[in-house]
Amino acid sequence: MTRRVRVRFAPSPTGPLHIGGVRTALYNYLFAKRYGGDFILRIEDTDSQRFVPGAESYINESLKWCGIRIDEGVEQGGPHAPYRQSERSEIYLKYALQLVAEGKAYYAFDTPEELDALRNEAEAKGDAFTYNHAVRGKLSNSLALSADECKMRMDAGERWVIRFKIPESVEVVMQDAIRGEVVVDSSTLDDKVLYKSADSLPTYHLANIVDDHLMEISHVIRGEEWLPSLPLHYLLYEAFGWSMTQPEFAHLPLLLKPGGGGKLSKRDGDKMGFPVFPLRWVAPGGEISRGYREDGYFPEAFINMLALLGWNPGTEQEIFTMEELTELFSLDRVGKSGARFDPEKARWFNAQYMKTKSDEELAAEFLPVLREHGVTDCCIFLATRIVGLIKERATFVSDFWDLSSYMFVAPTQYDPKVMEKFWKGENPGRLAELGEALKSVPEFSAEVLEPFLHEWIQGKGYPMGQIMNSLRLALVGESKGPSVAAIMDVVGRDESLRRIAAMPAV
RNA sequence: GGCCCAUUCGUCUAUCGGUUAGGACGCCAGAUUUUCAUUCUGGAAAGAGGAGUUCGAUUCUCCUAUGGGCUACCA
Repeated sequence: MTRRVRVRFAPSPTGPLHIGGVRTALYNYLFAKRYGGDFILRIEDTDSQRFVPGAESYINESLKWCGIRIDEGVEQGGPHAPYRQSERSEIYLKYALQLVAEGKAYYAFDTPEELDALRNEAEAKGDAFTYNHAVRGKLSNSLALSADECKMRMDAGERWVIRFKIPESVEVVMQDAIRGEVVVDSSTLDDKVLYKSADSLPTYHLANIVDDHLMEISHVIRGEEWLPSLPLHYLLYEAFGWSMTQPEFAHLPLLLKPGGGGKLSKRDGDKMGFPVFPLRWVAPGGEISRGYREDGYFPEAFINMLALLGWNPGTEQEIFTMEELTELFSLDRVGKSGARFDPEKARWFNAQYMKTKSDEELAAEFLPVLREHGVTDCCIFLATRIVGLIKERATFVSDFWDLSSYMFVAPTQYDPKVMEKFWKGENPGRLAELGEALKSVPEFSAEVLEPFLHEWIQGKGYPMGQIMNSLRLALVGESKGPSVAAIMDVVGRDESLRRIAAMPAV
């Protein structure tokens, strides 16, 4: 049986997406496109307590920036709309009720306080409280209470939940596309809450299974943190009689903190020294977290880096376009173990993409940076020229200013180490002599200056390194940058001579 | 504590019983260059430990250790 590939990315809008979430979305997208299927964005906002304003639009904007196109979702609509679970609330109750009617689920009236007390009590004895086959007959639920009593409580407006009645001692045998067969004894599971009357909303588990079924999801690709609830989900599909059409599952290895010590989390913010979010995020409280976009990462580089964190094509190629990724991606080449995030490698990817960008495109991004530094008279052509000279030294567009400020403003100080090395002996006198000679160069272009400098220095019999470095020192103030001929070309004859003349006396 | 998952250079990884265990990032050295960077060449660097299975294990099985996840009326 082959069916249309339909995957979903189903985040909850409890904050910004972090890079682990983006990677999950990416793998879902790549998988869908690889097999000509659909990528669906479903918003799982069944926790009314944790809803964060702005999170949903953040998710949309992030995916858009990454180049992940949504086929069906809240904004795009689709045959299974609505795609926001809070707008589907009336759907879920009847499924929960169906399980109750079939004896596969039951009402429970235990209050959060009562449950907390039971947990504390168990913890004091060194073990954990589990709402399961061993204790459900002794608690406040429709299994232990009479039908009349239950009805009375409900009529009185008492709050209730519907819990799934986990079958006892069943071997749940599951298939995971990445890990193979996983077997769990159902007796170790607890009777999870499926629906809560307090807000008339389902919990994740019910909503997830019902929606995946209704939306004809073929493959569930999600983080490994969901693996422990896979047996519950298998049992739920079985209880509904949907086992034959249940999706295939793939649990992705987690993204770990660079230094170890657990999975990357939203709370890490940018405390780790690198962004954990794709886009800048301003929390409702005003706290700001950095984003890859604002830090100057190209979305292609960001995506490329994430794609290789947990997956590889088995070749030695490392740079991929989104198109190449959609042609090559497969779940059986996804690794099994967690991947520590490496900020250094992320930078390397960006530098790689920097080289592939056209000077014009980069110059357009450079102009606003120049204006911030008070350079308002730089035209796009000059900016393009300068970018071409410096981009191989840059990782981010934001590096451009530091790499080229001397093109716009004369050095105000000189690197002491370079001064010590070159601004001594005959050099100052010879540089002044060179300044004189430069006045009569017919054309002040890199093409003319390059051979002129060599011939003049050689003709005088001066040491090349000494003179060239002294000249660079006068022009730049330190020992960096492209060829001095190119710098003089950009700066111009008058300014070049001025900088030579401005050198301090020894 | 219980349940589950994982374990190859510092990091990301290749290897699908027989390899001098390969690549990339980072690091070090050299070459190129008037400087820095780029680029190129070279180098250091790995199968957690212990039992099995096998003619032969990084690869299969088990145990231990370590790392991680889950254990909510959160997702």
